[in-house]
Amino acid sequence: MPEPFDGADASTREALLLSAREAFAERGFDAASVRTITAGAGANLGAITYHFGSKRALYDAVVDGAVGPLADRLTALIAEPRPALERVAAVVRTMFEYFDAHPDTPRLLLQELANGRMLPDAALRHMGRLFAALTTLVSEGQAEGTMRPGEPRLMALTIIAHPVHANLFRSVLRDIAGVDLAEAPVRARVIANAEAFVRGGLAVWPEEGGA
Amino acid sequence: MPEPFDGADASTREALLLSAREAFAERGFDAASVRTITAGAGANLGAITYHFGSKRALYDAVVDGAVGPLADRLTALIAEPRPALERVAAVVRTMFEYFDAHPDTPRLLLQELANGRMLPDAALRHMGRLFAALTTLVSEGQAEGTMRPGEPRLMALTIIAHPVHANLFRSVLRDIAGVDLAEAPVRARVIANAEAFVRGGLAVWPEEGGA
DNA sequence: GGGCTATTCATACATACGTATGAAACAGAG
DNA sequence: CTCTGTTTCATACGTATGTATGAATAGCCC
Repeated sequence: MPEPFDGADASTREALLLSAREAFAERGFDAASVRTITAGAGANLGAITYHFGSKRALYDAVVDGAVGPLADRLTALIAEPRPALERVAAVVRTMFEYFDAHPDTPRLLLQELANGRMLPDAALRHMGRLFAALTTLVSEGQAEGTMRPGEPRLMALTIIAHPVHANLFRSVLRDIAGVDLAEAPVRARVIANAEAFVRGGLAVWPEEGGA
Repeated sequence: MPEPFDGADASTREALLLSAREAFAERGFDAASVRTITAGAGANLGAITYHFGSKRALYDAVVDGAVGPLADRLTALIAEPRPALERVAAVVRTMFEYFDAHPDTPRLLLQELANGRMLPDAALRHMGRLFAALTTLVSEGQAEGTMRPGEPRLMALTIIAHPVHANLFRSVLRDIAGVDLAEAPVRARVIANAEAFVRGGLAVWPEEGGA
């Protein structure tokens, strides 16, 4: 159960968002009860209804607040004037770093997917623009002659698959493979490996020449 | 809601497993109610308690039945005497094919992960032996001189990340990227891209020579 | 065909849930 | 100080859930 937040500096609304994010990521939408969330926020049982209208609306706000900043950072990074493969590696690294700072994000994202429900509209829009940026990035890399030919949409997908997967399977990795992403040196090696993997998977092979 | 199965040829126990697998994958553990599952199996409300003891035990059996066969097929494939990179590509292809035949498997797998709960022991064991086989496969590839250096455990992880990710984000891919894995030609191109990606990400680069 | 075990069935129970309601407390303006 | 709009609070309601219970039924060996 989340620790009650101090009601003095944080408004009830913010405290609810914080507590809800923790609870949803920890236990899923269904299992995270309104009572747990409000208690964790040090707020009254009715606070969610008052401030957000419903539990679902609160969830949408939480997911939006988790995915939006990540998509912002990544799209900004992709827009930088650097070689495409460097930007790809930076995307991978940034995703790992973001997930490390906010370990609840991948779980938050995947819960509704795993449950077969639709993601909140806002989250879908964030993912849509991120995906579009990645696709453009791949096209630019192909135009540069540094990325192998192939459908940019499909290749864009490969860029984010590994970071998401690794962070999602965090606990399984630790228990089964003995790879603990919480340890900084381990995480550094995982990130380095992921970068090398994605570069290798997308780059033009030397023997295949420029185009 | 699942369609009731014929109670004649299928035992109640099997019908429960089938209906539960569908319901759990469709709606998640919490949202799939005992009443929905038993109705879908054409069985009585008490059937789950009688045959499995509890809803959770039924879930464990379902997950075990979903992950076990996949791990079996993959480990058998990995044991074949072929070049490592070919076996890696075969693993990727087989995972896509399995997920195509059983689209509920990745969701089933990831639900509890996403919820931060522990996977059933049986599922963890299956994943453990699959992971061990993949790690060995990478080591063999490195010994062959066909795979780049790096930690086999981390590289093994990259092999399965993309298939799992692609199949998990199936609906998002369709809605956002216009990539529908249900269409056979699209799926073929996705698989080909995934194979190329994983090969490129794991292989030794020509300029880097043999060792 | 009688008796036994395995299974199915209808129903009851306690509990946890999300939301609604209306009163209370509060803050700020005039 | 009083009024007004906002926010908090305790509580109630209806519903859905997983499981327990004990009677009814079916299959089967001897």
